[in-house]
Amino acid sequence: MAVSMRDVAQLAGVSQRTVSNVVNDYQFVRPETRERVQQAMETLGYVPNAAARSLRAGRTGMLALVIPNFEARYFADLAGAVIHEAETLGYTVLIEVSGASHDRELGVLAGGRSQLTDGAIMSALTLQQADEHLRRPGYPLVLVGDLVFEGPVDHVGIPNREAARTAVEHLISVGCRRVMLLGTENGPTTTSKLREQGYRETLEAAGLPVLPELLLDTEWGRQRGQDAIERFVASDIELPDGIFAMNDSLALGALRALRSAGLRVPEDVAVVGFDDVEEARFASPSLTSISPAVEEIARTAVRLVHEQITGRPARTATHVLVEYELKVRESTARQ
Amino acid sequence: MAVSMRDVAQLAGVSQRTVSNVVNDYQFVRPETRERVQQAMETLGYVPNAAARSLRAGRTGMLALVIPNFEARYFADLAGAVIHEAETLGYTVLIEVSGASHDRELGVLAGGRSQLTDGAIMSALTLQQADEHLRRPGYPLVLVGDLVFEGPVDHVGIPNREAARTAVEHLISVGCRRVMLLGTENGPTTTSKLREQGYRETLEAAGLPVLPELLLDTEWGRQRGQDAIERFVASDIELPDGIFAMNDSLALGALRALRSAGLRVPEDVAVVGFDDVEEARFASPSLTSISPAVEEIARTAVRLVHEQITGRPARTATHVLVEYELKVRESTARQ
DNA sequence: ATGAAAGCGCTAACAA
DNA sequence: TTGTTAGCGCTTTCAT
Repeated sequence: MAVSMRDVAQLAGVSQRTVSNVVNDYQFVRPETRERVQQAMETLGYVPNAAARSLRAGRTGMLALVIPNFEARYFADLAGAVIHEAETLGYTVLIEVSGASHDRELGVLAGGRSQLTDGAIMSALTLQQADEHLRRPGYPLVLVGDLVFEGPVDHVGIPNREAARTAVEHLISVGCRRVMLLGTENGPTTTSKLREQGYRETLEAAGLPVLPELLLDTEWGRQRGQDAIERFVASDIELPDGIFAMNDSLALGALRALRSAGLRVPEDVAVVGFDDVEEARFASPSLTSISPAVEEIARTAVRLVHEQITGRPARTATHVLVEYELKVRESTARQ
Repeated sequence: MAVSMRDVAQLAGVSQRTVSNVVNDYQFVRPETRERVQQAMETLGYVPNAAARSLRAGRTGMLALVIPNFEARYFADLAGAVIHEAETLGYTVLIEVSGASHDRELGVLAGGRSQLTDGAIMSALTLQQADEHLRRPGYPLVLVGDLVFEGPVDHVGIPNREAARTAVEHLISVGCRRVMLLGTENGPTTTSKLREQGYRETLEAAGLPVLPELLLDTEWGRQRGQDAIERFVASDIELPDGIFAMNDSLALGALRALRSAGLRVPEDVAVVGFDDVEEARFASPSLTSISPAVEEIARTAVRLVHEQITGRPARTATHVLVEYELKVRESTARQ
């Protein structure tokens, strides 16, 4: 068995209480006593037992972050930012990868394995309104990305519709008249729905038709994007002169397919992505993309869980939409 | 206060022991009793308290993973793989980002905040032999990547020297005679030293001179790689006909710099990277790279901590070097 | 198949 | 300023 406070107290000839005081930097401990206790801790190699402390204090100092996967660079970025922000408030982050599985997302909701966390930040993909009652009562939760519950949940997201509108307006402004939407129908998420709405609205506002053959269903992966565009090019449908991809992976895949088909970007086809992952800057041509301020999303989310953890429980739900920005790069630089 | 086992026991009219049995799927519980207890748990919304369980059991079911950062895609990949592997053994992973700071790496060694973990997997960058005595005794630790301690520590890495040799041999085999090494002197790590050794050995074995002007010092970032090559091209030193970059970020940066300088890859300069991150496959030209089998590294590391956690403490240290593979792609496809 | 009860290591209320 | 002590919620040994 590891050495406990009792052992230290015994060796130092003080009470457990005093040891606790020293460990927790309690003000009123006589320097000589403190010295003696520290000496004893050193000798014994004492390390406080966090489980016991948590049990007693009712807090663990840990936050759960639930993301669908690690492959999409966006989630790795989000994780990095959340870890960084959490640290400034003294939390450690425990990451759970849901694999976009409904069961596993439910598991978190119900308090599953992350039992050791004081709260969770969750990027849910498959949760439904109907799942809300499974939410463990009193367990601080912040949703990031899609807003899957109508009920009172803190949420931080980005204005998907507006952002999509900005992207498509940009394509039109550089002369595109036949704009493709790449990545519709990606599972049961509302994200794609919102972005599609933005796309439709913009075309309509510009007096352009929404052509069903330019709405390409694909999962949001790079290879998928590449495949979809390759198939499209091989078909005899007239090519688009602009592509709005639902995320950067799709866009980067598209870039590659277009190039290998001998099409020039942006001269023949202009491309806009979404997420502004690091690679977008370095791709060639570099990719115009919607940049969603991951740091701010992380900061806000962490702040919100922290408020729930420390604050009065009966707070009303907060919804935050963070800024976004269109980064114009080579993939749309024409005229 | 949350509902505890006692409450459930009371409502179900059984003892705490029985509730515990139900929760832990103990075999010998009468179906009707089990039913009644589950009913009570449902009604009360009972959730087991993990802190108490950990305190009692002496294990938390969590592993710490310490990585220098999240920006380098390699570490994100590693994290993903570790999380996946850990899960199969029932662990949850807590990620700590050290920022390559010596203090923070020491903190982990000493048992710092990750007190709640049963063991740690660590990709240490700044640890020194001298730090070893700070290691918390009995705390399971596996080093990944560089081997920083001489002492008895489990370690899983890749044969850096051999891999570097393979890379440079490949460059020579496609006709390179003036091979640059990009990314020497990257902090106090032994990784770069080993790869440099491999580089030198190979040149010598091929009867080629090791030219100091072809050893480029840079940090291992993309922008850094790009800048370094741009500077080199702008200088009046004769250009290399092959580049071995210490990692893919550097290589991808180099690719970009070469292209904007009007040089063709692989015709004018062939390029090999290290790590085989996803992007290497999708870059254009796609990047030849050393692929270090991250999954296997992760699997091995997790297996080793697990053995330490469950096994007899006096096991001797294990050192594992996992396989690597040279993925030949467009960036060296000449002849 | 189930009950009673002893702690795991720590914090904090109460005393002194 | 420090000592004493009651639990936090759970697992598990010993009974029954």
